[in-house]
Amino acid sequence: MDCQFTSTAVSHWPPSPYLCANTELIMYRTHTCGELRLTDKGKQVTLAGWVQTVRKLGSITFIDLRDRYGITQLLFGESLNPQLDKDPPGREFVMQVHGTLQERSSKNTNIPTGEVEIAVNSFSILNRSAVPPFTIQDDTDGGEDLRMKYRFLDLRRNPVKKNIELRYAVNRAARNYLHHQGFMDIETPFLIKSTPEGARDFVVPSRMNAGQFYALPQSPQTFKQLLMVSGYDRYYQVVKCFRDEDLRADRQPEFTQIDCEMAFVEQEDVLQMFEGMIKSIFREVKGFDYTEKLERMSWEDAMWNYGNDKPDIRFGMRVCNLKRPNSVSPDKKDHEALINTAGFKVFDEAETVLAIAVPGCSEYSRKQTDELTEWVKRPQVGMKGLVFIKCNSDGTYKSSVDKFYAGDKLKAIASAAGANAGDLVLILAGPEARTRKAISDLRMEMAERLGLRKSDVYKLLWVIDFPLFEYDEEGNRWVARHHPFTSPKPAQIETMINNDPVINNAADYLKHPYATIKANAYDMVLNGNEIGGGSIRIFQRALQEKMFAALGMDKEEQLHKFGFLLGAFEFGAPPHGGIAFGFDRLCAILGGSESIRDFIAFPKNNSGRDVMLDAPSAIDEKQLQELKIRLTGK
RNA sequence: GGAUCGGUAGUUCAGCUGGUUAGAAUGCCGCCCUGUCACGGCGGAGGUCGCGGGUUCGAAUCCCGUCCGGUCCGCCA
Repeated sequence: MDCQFTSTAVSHWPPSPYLCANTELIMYRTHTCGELRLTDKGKQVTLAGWVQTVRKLGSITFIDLRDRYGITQLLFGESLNPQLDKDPPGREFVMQVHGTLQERSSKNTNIPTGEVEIAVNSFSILNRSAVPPFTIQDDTDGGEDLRMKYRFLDLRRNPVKKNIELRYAVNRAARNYLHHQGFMDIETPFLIKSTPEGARDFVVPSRMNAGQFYALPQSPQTFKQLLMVSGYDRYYQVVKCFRDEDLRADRQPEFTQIDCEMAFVEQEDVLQMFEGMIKSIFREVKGFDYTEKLERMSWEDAMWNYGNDKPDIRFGMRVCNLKRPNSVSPDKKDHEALINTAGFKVFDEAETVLAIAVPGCSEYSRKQTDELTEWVKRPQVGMKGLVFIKCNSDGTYKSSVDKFYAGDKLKAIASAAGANAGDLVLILAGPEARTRKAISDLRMEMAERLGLRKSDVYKLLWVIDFPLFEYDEEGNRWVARHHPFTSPKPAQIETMINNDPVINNAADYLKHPYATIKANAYDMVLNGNEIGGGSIRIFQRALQEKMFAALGMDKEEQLHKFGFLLGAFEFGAPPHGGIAFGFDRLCAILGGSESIRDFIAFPKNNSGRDVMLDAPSAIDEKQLQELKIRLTGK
């Protein structure tokens, strides 16, 4: 029989394995533990799986047999007791049973197979199991650490299995879409050259080239660009990438990207193509049509209105600038006049003053506002304090700075922040970058408390027009905001070519022409998370050299690090651009979770360790000698 | 590099203002049970309170150090 594989309908997947295989190969089972129903009544069947629970009731025994597909109840009658007593099956034993499918006399409506059971004729224990260190149940008693150590057992649990299945569904949806758009999956090497530009490289010593090291790719960036030069004008890869940086709940040292590149495209082509892909993924994986066109927002607007380059637009609470945060949008003024010359030192002396209006919270008690103040004073947020204005429903205003601002002034500030009666205006003041991050964090925190961040509501967004350069205060130099292969907006190429990158006066870096250059770069944002980012690339040698020079690389260094790319650009490089999606993170969000670890079969822990393998580990002296490596200790 | 929370039975946790025989639930073992499905009943075993040092007549409890884990800041082009 042919494989009953339906590529799009998630609900019909997975098919029964016996449908896919040559029936002569079926030795162990005729059916899975998830498929038998009342309509199969009377069939002689053979099942194989793991013992979920044993319920012994005197002379009869029930066993729930579990496999990947579900659970089927087994009924052992009195005649089998001698065998059961001799070698009693325990949790997670692997069993094979032969028997007759029959209707249960008391049914269980909670599971799909709850109307039937197997009246067992004979059985054998295929393998025993030690007592598992935690229960293999949906709500397990095992802690995170233990589950990671025994990840192969954790993966037997339903919630984890669902995540791994969802991951495969997303993978399949992306591949289907890209395949049908003519993209080719082409593998690129893992052992490459270290070019420490952004993140730290993972490094691999070479035995045959003693003293030399490969690096693992942080992304296949330059390879996919070379493939464009080679004429493979639509490339993709679901590919592991490696970054040796500190981890978070949503960051792993090795992670997976859906990496894509196209030739002969402009930004608009890329946005359209991958808007199509994400919608296709939503359709196939979540089963609903995301019909609306993706909203687009400039980086400047995102920073100005949300304090963040990946705003969650499922809710409002836009940031109101009560003073000018000059590095984002030097010319915007907004509501600068409202707080000036009031004699309130904190505002007068602050570089930036930002406000949000939290809907419906004007009734907050002293205890609650104090608690919020403590929240923003935590070291992670790092603000000195919090100013609030309560917009009472009777039209009056009550504020922590009543002393400095009269009622009409408070009213003006509140209305500038977009507050209505019944809202609570929260105001932070301080150094620009920190204050902007803090108001953004506070906005998310308040949304969380008000239940505005629903995991089953999805809002996609393109953030575009990123700055090409960022100023690095420590090094007093320009660094690439995206990466050094990103092209400037065509209209600004002249600005870049005609100006010297040198920054004479660090304090005035904003006045440097480079500060105004915008990139042909774009991020896709889902519910406040960056799920993908890309750009139109530089494809002319001269501009790429200028870019490298702007980042402080002299000719020699350019050739040493990226000579292969500069050389390739001399042989007919086509215009090209692309995007890479954070696959693990996308899966986590679609699965309604914060942590990407739940969606990786064998993840690393917070310190980059695999607690199951106990890796990384020391290596033999012999291995070190072969590699000509001597450890120096601490 | 920094902040913070945690580490007690196989597991999840309570106990922590110093003095108990260190508890509960669950799991495990034994006996009973013919319709369970988180089965139920009775009984039992199970602990170097992460590790090291200190304070004290006395430390799971207080202090210092250290290791391990979670979360966050820095970092992540």
